Amino acid sequence: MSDRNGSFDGVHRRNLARVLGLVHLEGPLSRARLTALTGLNRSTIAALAGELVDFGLVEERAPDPTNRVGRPSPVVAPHPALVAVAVNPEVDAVTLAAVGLGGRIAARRRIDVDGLVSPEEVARLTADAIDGWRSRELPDARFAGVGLAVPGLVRAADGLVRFAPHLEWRDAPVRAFVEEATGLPAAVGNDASLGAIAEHLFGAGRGVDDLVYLNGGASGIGGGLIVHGRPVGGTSGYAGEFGQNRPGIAASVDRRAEGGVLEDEVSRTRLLEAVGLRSADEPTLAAAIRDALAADGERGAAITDELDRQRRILATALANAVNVLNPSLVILGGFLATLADQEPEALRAAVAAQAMPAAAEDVDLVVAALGEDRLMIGAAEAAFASLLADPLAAAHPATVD
Amino acid sequence: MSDRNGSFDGVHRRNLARVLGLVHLEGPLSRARLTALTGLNRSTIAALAGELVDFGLVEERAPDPTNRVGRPSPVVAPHPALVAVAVNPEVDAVTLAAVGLGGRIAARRRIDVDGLVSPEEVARLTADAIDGWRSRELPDARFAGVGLAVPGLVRAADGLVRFAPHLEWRDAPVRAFVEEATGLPAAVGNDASLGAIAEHLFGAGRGVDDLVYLNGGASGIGGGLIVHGRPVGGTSGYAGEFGQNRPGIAASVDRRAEGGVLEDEVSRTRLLEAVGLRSADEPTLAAAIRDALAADGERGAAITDELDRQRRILATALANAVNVLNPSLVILGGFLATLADQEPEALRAAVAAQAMPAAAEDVDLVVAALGEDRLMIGAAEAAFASLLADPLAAAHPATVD
DNA sequence: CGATATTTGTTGCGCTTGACCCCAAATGGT
DNA sequence: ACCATTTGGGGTCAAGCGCAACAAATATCG
Repeated sequence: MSDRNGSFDGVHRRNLARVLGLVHLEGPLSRARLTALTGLNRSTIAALAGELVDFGLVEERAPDPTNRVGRPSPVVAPHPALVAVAVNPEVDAVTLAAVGLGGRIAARRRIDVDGLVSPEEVARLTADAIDGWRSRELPDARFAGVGLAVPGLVRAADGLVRFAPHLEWRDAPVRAFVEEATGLPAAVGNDASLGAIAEHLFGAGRGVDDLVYLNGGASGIGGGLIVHGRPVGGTSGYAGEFGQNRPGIAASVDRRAEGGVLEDEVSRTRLLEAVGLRSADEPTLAAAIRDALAADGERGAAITDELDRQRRILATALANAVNVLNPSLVILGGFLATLADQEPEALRAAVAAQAMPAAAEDVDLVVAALGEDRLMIGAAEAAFASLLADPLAAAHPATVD
Repeated sequence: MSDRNGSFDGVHRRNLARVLGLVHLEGPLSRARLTALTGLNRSTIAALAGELVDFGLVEERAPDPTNRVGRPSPVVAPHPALVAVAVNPEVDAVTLAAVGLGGRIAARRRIDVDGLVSPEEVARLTADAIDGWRSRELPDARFAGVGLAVPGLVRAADGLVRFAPHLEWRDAPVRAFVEEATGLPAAVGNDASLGAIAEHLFGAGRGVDDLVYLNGGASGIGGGLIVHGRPVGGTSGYAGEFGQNRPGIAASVDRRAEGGVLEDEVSRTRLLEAVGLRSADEPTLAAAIRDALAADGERGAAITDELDRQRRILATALANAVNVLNPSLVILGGFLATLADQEPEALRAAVAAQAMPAAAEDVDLVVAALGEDRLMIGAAEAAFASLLADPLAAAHPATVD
């Protein structure tokens, strides 16, 4: 009844996905607004919403009090019990969250680890977290799937982690481990790529169809692209590795690492060194930079020089990306946001000076908006992806009759 | 009757477009093959094909003699009378062609010009060419539209040529001029972007969904991207300007232009200088390079050095693109193909050495396949685009009843 | 406080489209 | 010459969405 290869039933599937997607991206919407946004008929929206309610994917609430004439329209909202599990294994901790549709964080836990976690441990920790949530914080939750944001190269075809240098994972079938341990479908993605998706859907890049996202982390510089409103994976899913690029360095005195790549030159470690810290989280580093800049004399000059140097090189890398992709937005996260925030206009001007004028006119440069939730939301998005693409297939995996 | 916003009629439109697109891309196909390729029902294919015949977009021929049992299936082929006009204004000449569906060149003419052509002259030459074809070579032709491949920045929104440095056009409304002069709908695109589309659909990139195309011309280095099987324009359509990038130059002795961009370093002019020519077409340059390499002594060493130098810099630029986009194919055209053909393995190795290993594994590096027809086919594709996207709307622009 | 206007949910009907079924046509093999 | 196989053609069927009429709920006006 539900699986028909014909393109007819495809209309229905697409419309279901469209309604669910709108509720997911825009938040709770009245049926009236859904008719306006989709262009579908009122009766069609009613039928689609009813179907999604039957599947347990959304719920219909009493109308919001609107101070306008006319019959109020029921509000279609993501079902609060439906969540995805987001997992981000890092060198010092594994962060997990239960994320509802619309990017709502329902629960979160951070598990500090001694030494490096293995893929098997991540699977176990994920299963434990789900058990904990099931029995305590979220007794009614229905878990749609697991999404993992991994700091490394992830092969899109099968979710294999080809290489995660800091975790020291190599060809790790973490997806299979997690699916085995939890009994849920799992999706694996590169952390920066998933961050780009999160910023695109819920952050600084909302509604922008062509953007470049660059994130500066302790491990280096990763990124993600959105083209035609869709995340770019490339053939195998490795796209977005800006950190491994070799941008032009106009003044050779700016070069620190001979034969090095972007993330050797524009690096968090070098910023930490310049302010005399050994390690710090992002707010601490930003504060330390502010303090150092305020200090007169040699200390202030040293950090100013280093910030300027890194900005010059980053600007060339960004200009290259702007020339090739002509995006309307560049989003900077992590320490790159700190770098940009110190002298936003200087960075914009440096990019504009090195990019084609026409492309430079189009592009805006902003810092990321989502903060620490970014990876959780991005990972959840990966977990929800199949459901959002085809709610009917996901709700009725194989209806016999 | 024909315009209904409902998603129902959308199925029909999509199916029509799918069938026409298949015949366009794959060449003449039997109805039986169309059913297999689309997954649609035989009766549906029959109806769709009949409709396209009625619109004059395709024709049905007697079945090809197939040495197989069973009733033979009529062949659906692009209608031979349906052509688009491709126009490529350049500094020395304006090249025009009448191109049928499937990339067939029905007629071609090259008009040498003294001095630079203006947009108005291009419009007039186009109208003249159409008149000539109508009255002589192609009396039965139906012209679907005009596509212009312009060596410059073209704003996608309205086809305005923002800046074409070698033609000395600035904010030239050439699309409007051509539409006025010919009475046909016109589309304008950047030459390299259209070349990328042509290579993707009919050349070295057939069936490849993620590719990077770089073309080396007299005016510099342009390019185009295909992502998710679709050409990437960016916000305004300026995407693909690799020539304006600043790639890393590992050895500072390799730098020729201080503060220069890729096309200042990797340049046709420098190759011509190295072989002692003032100007030459591509085969002549390639032959001159071969001769020079064969020569012993200083002359051979000089050209070897210059080729190696340009290849080193090009390799860095390609590696940057490979890191960011993880394409499965890089296509080189123009003098970049000549550069690659001299030492293909050296270039591949240099790219692989500078790109991420995982992304380098995925990518293949080839030279363009279409030669001088590339821009004509790409421009025709732009002219056919609206027809291919929605044959129904294009065939019945505004059916009153 | 009641009547009216406005907006929207609900229900039944009709249109369009593509799938399915059965028969006819064309071809190769026996 | 006959049969198996493949495919086109026409009629019928089911499904999905739009449309129109009616009902319900709310704000505004008198």
